[in-house]
Amino acid sequence: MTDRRYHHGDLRRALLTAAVEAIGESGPGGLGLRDLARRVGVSHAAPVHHFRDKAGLLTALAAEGFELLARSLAETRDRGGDFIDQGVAYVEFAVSHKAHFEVMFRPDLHHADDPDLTAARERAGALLADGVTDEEDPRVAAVAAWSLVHGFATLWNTGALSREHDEDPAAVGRRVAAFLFRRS
Amino acid sequence: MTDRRYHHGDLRRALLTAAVEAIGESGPGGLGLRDLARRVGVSHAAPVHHFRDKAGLLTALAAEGFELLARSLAETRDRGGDFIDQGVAYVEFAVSHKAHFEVMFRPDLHHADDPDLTAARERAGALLADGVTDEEDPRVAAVAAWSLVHGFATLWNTGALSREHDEDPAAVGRRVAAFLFRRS
DNA sequence: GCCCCAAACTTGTCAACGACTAGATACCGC
DNA sequence: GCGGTATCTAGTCGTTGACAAGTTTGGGGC
Repeated sequence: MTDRRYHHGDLRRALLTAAVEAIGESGPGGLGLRDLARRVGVSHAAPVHHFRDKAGLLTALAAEGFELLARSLAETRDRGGDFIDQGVAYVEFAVSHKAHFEVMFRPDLHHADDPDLTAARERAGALLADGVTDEEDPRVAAVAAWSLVHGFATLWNTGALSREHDEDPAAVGRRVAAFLFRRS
Repeated sequence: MTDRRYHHGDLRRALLTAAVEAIGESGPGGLGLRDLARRVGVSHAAPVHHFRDKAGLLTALAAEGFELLARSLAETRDRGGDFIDQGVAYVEFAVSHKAHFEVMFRPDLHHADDPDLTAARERAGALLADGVTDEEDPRVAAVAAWSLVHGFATLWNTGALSREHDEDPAAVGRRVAAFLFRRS
């Protein structure tokens, strides 16, 4: 705390990580720019200079989230993973990056038309669609697959079904994802 | 507007419907107790008397939402609908009651352990689980089915996939739900 | 028919927030 | 080592949620 210099060094980065922490504690609604500034140890108006406003901060956070998701999906693909693995990667991302994931799909919280954000979102979306290879109806299959993993991740994160299944979310997610493409 | 008496008559009901309207305009984050009071034409502290605080109001709204959902699911069941119809009913509810649906699955916005809320939630949950009849693995099937329709509804409402499919959400939802229980 | 009490609502206030403005400070290219 | 600019601070405004205390109203007991 003694190294309180005028120039922080990388305030933008510090604010983003502090935001992740704060959201993890009290949700994106409880997030405050002033509280954030206090955590990092700067004045209450410092965040405004890096992100135009509160929504700007969350926009950056959402973009970073899609970035991370895309990276994770690309990794699984390069590792030779099939659709199920992609779905598990999606769920694992959502669970281990709750704050990012929550903000990513909340258009009312961020500037949804931000160029950086839309670019990152489309990148992740393309990877996601590529992961699904269904011969019959590829379009419906892609939407179904995305809906399934997204729904599972959301329900898990909100605590809607954790009471019955308090095992490893990735393991349960795998069984659920496999259910979609079973053959009987 | 001339009938501005001291006792409103049914302020609680009026506040809830006003809240639905306000959330529909600017999301649950943009909702304000004072703004709500202004819409209904009462003092800024009147809402506090009916719902303890902002979260209390949203708790009541969420409970009402689960109530409505349960009613809709029960109706489809009594009409002899199968799982697909139940899924469509779920999606239709989510789309036509955006405000309710949004608050229902946001534990950070309401008092999640409220007795009225949990009762309504469990009622809806039971109906939902009953709708799925799978001989192989009923538990996984139930979670998969719920995840699928919930994910689809969420993604649709947030505008994540409406660009490709701007048809009737119920119709698309039906195709997606049918995909889960196809036999090839 | 009246009185009184509890429920419903109002007015006033406080700390905290987001956004804005103007000013102070320090890094960096020249 | 100088100037310009990005970075950050300090101060302020309107608005919010929550709380406290007072006022009005309807209705049940007599």
